[in-house]
Amino acid sequence: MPVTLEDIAEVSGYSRSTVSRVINGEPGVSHRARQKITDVVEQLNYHPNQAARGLAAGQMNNIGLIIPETVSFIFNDPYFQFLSLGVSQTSNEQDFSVMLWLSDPDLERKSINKFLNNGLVDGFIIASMLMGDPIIEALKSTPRPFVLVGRQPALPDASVVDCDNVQGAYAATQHLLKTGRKRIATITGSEGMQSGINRIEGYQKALQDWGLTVNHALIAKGDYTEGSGYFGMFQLLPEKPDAVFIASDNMAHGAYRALKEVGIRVPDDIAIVGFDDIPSADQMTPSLTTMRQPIRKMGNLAAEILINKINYPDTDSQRIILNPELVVRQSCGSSALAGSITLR
Amino acid sequence: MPVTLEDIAEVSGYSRSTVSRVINGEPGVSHRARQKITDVVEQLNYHPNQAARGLAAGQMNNIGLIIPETVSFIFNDPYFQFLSLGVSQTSNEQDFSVMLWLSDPDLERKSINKFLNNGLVDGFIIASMLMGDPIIEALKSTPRPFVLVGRQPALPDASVVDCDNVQGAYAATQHLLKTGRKRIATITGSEGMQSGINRIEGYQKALQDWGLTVNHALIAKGDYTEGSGYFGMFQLLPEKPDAVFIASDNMAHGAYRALKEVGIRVPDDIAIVGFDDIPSADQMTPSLTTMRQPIRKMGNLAAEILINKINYPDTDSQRIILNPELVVRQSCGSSALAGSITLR
DNA sequence: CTGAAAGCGCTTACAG
DNA sequence: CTGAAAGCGCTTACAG
Repeated sequence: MPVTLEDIAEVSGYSRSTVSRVINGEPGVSHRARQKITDVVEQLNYHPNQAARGLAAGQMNNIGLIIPETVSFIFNDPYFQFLSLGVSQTSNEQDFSVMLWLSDPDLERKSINKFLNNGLVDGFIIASMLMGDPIIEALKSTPRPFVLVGRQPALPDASVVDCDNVQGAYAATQHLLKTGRKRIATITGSEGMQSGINRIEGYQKALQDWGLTVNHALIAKGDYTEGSGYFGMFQLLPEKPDAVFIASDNMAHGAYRALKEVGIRVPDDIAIVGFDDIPSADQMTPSLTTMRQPIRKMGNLAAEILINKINYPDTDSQRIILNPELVVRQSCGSSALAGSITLR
Repeated sequence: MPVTLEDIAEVSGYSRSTVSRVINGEPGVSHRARQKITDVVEQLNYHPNQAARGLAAGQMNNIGLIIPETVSFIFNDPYFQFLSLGVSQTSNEQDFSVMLWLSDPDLERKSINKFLNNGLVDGFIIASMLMGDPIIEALKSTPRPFVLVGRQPALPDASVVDCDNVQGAYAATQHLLKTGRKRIATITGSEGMQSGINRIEGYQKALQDWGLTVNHALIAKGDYTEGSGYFGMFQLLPEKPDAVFIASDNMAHGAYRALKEVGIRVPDDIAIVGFDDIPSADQMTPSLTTMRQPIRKMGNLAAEILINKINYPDTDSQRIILNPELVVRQSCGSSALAGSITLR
């Protein structure tokens, strides 16, 4: 019972072909016809049926946003949200809709293939996944274009939007070195994720370039969760570090919690730099110095690249690597703002 | 070039009708035919085209998840994420996909109508919105079913999944009363949202039932943001409350921040109860006593009700109101766990 | 500039 | 139990 193209044709007195042209803003229609049809469309509140349109045109104007389970659980930070916002925003601007696929542990295998092949979606954006995620295999056999957010060694030729995690970790560590810290520890991100590995790499590189050797006792393994930041800090404490580069703000929360319990002061006794710049970073006490990762912008770019690839299939795959930005606050002890804040 | 029904028909030697029946698990097909067709489907890795299916059947098996802009920005808490997870989970179980619509300030009006009427989506779930949101008007004229997460006075007959905010605020406040607190203040949620209003109501009701009169100097207006919790607490301090019911955990973070700055101890000097039970509530120092709102479950239920309504349009609209649950931790001073934790 | 017709990949009575 | 045929609401050559 919704209004169809045919209804518009009938009421306006033009053929379906002409109506279709007007709807799609194609040239080669008389002003008179365009006017009349536009009026009728307005008047009858007509909205084209996207399923029919997609079937006929062979393109649905839908983007699939794939969020692997692991990611959505680990990042209880606004990662997911900001990414969705970015993807959604750009997609809407270009008249695309977005379909969401959050992986379910059990159905994963079956369900992802269905999502990739049900013809509803013209291309995909995949939020950073674990290395070895079964989704990778499914992706390898899709004929449809996709863009990864966060690079994936198993898919070296894919289009990617990422931030330069090596450079970011390098800059964070170097900032600590420049402010005079000597024993710089780190709590790492998940070893199962590319970003985790890259952030360790940047940390080590910065130390080496500064002429220091990497001390493995100063490296605590984390997995991006708050809890791993908490335990990681306790693991490091006996080594008496005077600074810690923590591979995510979320873990920094945990580390703060540990430091409070033992009464160690930030930044006086120990300087902290995080990674991500989640909203709460600014409200921690002391406020957290961190590397800002432009997640929303990464979502925008991923959508842009993907839609371009959908519209022009011959486009080469693209890799866009953004630089994270150092946001200096109080926790590193180098800010003008930095008073001497004691944690308890 | 993807495999079609016709391909399966040809290879298997049966007609499209029979193949269609097998695909859809309909009865009245010989075992022999079913077997053969299933094999071919498997072998050719066939996935039905959902657009074609939807067009023919008049149902797309898609759910639209609408997240108003305001909500996605205010709740930088995992609200959005957990809700999506719940909706997504239940939808997938029932063979539905979910389309995401995050409102964009500019395009809102135009874009929402398109989303509601493009024929891609059989029904909608709307995450709690502001009162007076333009989406409400659009919703009033949809022929398609929808379910609200969070009730909406302007849509009194709609299906709703909500938690009982009045009861929750009541229980939170009463808990403080029972533990002996006398001057109980509150920092309210957004006045523009039903939940905000209901939580004030529950707070007031609890005081009255306890024989106390409501003192407006003990009510600070918040809007669910961390910052409003921070300023709200400063506003309350001169009134010397011995307890505060804070209408969201996010605001409780802000309130903690304020209390640290002035050196007031929780729970010794002041008891705090929050609302939501976001993941970080457990990791605050002291850990936050709060009312747990089962957001993910609300997402599950919303999807369940909606899909049922899509499949059986004659179903009456349903209202499911869940009870939030008191989670006692340290900040209220009544837990066995509660040591005497001093904030600084 | 406009229209008649075929076709996108399915489902669904209808006949047998 | 199986198949031929119409139809879902569009787009897109093709002809004029």
